[in-house]
Formats: sequence, structure tokens, C-alpha cells
Amino acid sequence: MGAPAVKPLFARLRHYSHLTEEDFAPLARFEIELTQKPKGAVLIEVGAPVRHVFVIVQGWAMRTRALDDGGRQIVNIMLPGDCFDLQAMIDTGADHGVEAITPVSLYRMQRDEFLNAIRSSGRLATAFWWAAIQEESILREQIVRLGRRSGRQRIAHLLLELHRRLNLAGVAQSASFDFPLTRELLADLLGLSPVHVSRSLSALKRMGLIRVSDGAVNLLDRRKLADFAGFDAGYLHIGEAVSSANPGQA
Amino acid sequence: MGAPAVKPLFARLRHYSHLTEEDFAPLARFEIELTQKPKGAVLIEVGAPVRHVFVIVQGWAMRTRALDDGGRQIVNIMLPGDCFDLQAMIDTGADHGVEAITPVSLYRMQRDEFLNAIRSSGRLATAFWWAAIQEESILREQIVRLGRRSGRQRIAHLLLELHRRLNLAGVAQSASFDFPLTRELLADLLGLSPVHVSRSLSALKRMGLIRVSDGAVNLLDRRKLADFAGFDAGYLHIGEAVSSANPGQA
DNA sequence: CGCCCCGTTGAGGAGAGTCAATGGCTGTGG
DNA sequence: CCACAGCCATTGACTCTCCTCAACGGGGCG
Repeated sequence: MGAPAVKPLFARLRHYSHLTEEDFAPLARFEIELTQKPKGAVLIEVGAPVRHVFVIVQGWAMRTRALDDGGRQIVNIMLPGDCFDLQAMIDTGADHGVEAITPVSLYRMQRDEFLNAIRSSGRLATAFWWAAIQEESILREQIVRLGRRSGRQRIAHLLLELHRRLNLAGVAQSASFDFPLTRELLADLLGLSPVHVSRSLSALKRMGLIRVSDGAVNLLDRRKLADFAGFDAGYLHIGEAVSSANPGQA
Repeated sequence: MGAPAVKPLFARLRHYSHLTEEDFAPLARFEIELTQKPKGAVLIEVGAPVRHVFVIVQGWAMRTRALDDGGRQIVNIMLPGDCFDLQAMIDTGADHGVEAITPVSLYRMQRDEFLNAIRSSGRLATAFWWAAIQEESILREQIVRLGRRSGRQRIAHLLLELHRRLNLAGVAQSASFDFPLTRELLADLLGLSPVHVSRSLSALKRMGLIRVSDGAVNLLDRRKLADFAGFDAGYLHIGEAVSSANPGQA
């Protein structure tokens, strides 16, 4: 396709609607800007109107909401292939911020150009619609995670989700993957304290379910882990084909 | 307008895009079915494909997810004027169920007819897009509520949100409103136990912030309540005009 | 070398869960 | 008309998860 670095997005969307590379052509025609942002950069400012659509090509980002009391909640994690904000394309200010967790490279398109691309191709529109559905579904699952699971379960469940999503984007092939989240980020994401995250992680290690070393996580027994966390990948709306170690044609 | 009972939806949408009654005409032309469902009825079955779009006219409903261990998480509450599932209009099975909390009356349209209506009117499309954005925003706020607030704060915050949303739909005019949620439902919604909900509610009463009596809630001091809960209505994406006691032209 | 960031570990305390008993309300049947 | 069952809310007592404060240790970097 026109822009080879769109790969993660392509990998993701094709899981749903079996797009060919040509289906991406309408996107390639536009002035798509590839940007690099350092770790910690603010990608979307709270309250600012959203005039662009972004697609993450590489790196991790997060949607955050700051609280009065100094606390913070990370609403969700955005990985390569994720788009934002498909929903916020209306002239209402963003009610949350988006920040880079690692150095990030992303595509930026004008909102109107993106809409034109969508309108020009039903298949493309369907694929992005699916992406939006999946995103919302991930939000719902985050709600379940926070509302009805213990600290250790939350962590296990999150790890399984991230692993699957990285798979989908073609980033993580095996059971182990790069993991840039600090204890503090995990805490703000999972509604826990950093200390408790540390303890819960240790517990999972002691249970023989995971291994953590130097910025990488290894899911030793995904079956047991899913059992323990109550993880069912159904909410990601992906076909059964992708369920195990080898995603796509990897 | 053609169908007077669409009022709550109309009241909501007009807050965003200032629709006139004529803008609703495309909807009136279709075969819109008005259904009544009793309390407890299942409106959307888990795993079933979603072929219709629903709009709640009267009553409360909830999106739920059942857990392996017998637990349950209520993902969100749906009030008069709310639509579902705008997102699930793709042939993927629903990953959650929708149930009536009170007796509910709702409109049901064929998915395709709805899409036609949307396509025929940019203003209508924009309005529904706004509804979808608001819904997702409410989900995000639920995440913050569960992740970073105490039991009492969660309850206070929820009450304020529901009050605002009922206002938007033109259902609750004053500071007091009908409240059909049992302690158990509140618990499953807020990630608490029914017992703790009961205690937390008592605490809020003792603090002089609310009054609860016989299926109705009265927000005695919304200012203090919002302060206590960290409630900021920004995420509902409504104009400042609706902020205080008198919503719309009430 | 020393600082800072991050992670770990320990101790004590607060918030929330569980189990259980009680009481009011409603609907039903004798 | 009253008795009883069932549902819901409340309250008490006890337990446990998770939080806070704090000390310590390792690795990267000026």
C-alpha cells in the first residue's frame, strides 16, 4: 500500500472486514502527516477541540483524566493500529487528554479529509466503524474489570487484553512482549495503588502465571491466567481464528 | 412532530444540535414500532446479532455483563431518550445484555431504515453522532468513578449524573426524581456490595446531602454534593445553559 | 560518585466484603 | 381479617483487601 507504516492499522482492520490493500487507497491519497512524539508528549489537550484523526503506528499512548484531588485515572491504553478520536469529530471540546507513554509515531489526518475517505468507500467505513465498536467494547470491559475483579485479577486480565490487542496489530508474536507500563501507570489504570500493584504482580509471579523482566512480560500459562482472571476475548470482536499463539499468517 | 412520544429523545438531541421538529421527519416516515416491555424483560440477548435500533421513551434499562463467578457488572444505565445500540450495527454478536429495570416503552426501528434516515439528513446524523459521543463519554466517566472514587463518592457522583441526564431528557424538573434502583442494582453498578451501598447512602443522608424516600431521591445540596463527589458535568457535553435548576424552558 | 527514578518490602490502618439477624412492606391464601 | 412468605433495606460483628507511610535497594545518568 501507499504507506507501509500503516501496517498495524491494516493488520487490525483486516481481521474484521478482510480488507485488501487497495481498500486503503483512499487514505493514501490524502495529506497524511507522519509525526513523531517523545515519551510524555501530550497528543490531545483537555478541552481543546479535536480537528484531526490520529492513528498510532508505533508506541503506546493513554487516555487520562485528572481528578481534583491530584489523582488520575487512565481510561484506556492505545496501541499501534488504534485510532482516535473517531468519536470526537464534533465541535465539542475533548473531555480527556491523550498522552504518549513511549515515544510514539502516528499519522495525523484532517478531520474532513478523513470523513471524505470514509464516505468514498463503504468497506473502509465499515472497517473504521468496527474499530470504534471495538474501542467502546474495550471501555466496557475496563468497567467490568474495575467494578468486579480483585487487584490480581485486574492485572492478569489487562495483560491478556494487551497481549491480544498487540497480536491483532501484528506487534507481539509470542507469549512475551514489550511492556512499558510502570507500576504507577498500572495503578492509575487499574484503580489501585502502585504498592499494591507491585505486590499483586509478585503474587502472579509466585503463582507461576507470568514472568516480568526488564520491560517485558511473559505470559507463561495463558490458559490458567485467563481462567484466573475470568478473561473471555469475546468482547474484542475478533474471529476465533486469531485465538492462539499464531496471529494471522505470522 | 409525527410521534409525540419521541419527546425525550427530541429534548436530548436538541440540546446539542438545535434540531427543529421538522428535522425528525425522516424518522416519522418509517415503520417505527412502539413496544412495551415489563420490568425485568431482556431487551438484547447476549451473543445475539443486533438488527434493530432502540430508543427508550419511558422507563429505565441497564446494560449488564454476567461474570463466571455469579457476579454481575452493570455497565451503564439507560434513560428515556437514550438510543442503543448505535455502535452494534455490525454483524457481530452483542457482548453484553440489555434489561429493563422498570416497565419500559421504546421505539424499535430496523437497522437499515435507521441508516437511511441518518443518511437522508446531515442534521439528524450529527445529532445521533453526538448521542453516541455522549454515551461513550458516560462510559469513560463510569471508569473514573469505579477506579478512583470511594463508595460514597461513587453514589453521589452517580446521582448527579442521573439527575442531569433526566433533566436533559425533560423527565426530572426539580432536585428530586423517581429512583427505581435497588441497593443491589446500585451495588452491581458501582462495584460495591449491597450492604456497603446501604451504609454509604445513610452516610450521605447524615451529611445532609440527599434525602431518600420511597422510590425517590432528593438532592438537597447539589453544590456540596458535586464538590464532595468531584462531579463536573463537562463530560456530558451539554451547553452551560442547562447547568442549573431550570432545564430548558421548564 | 551521588542523585533520582523506580520497584520492593514491612507495618499499621481504613474502607469495603461477608455472614447473619432484624424489621417493614406487599401480595397471597386461609 | 389475619397469618405467612418473600423481598428489600438496615444494622452489627468480624474479616480481608487494599491504602498509606516509610525504609531500602538497584540501575541509569550527569
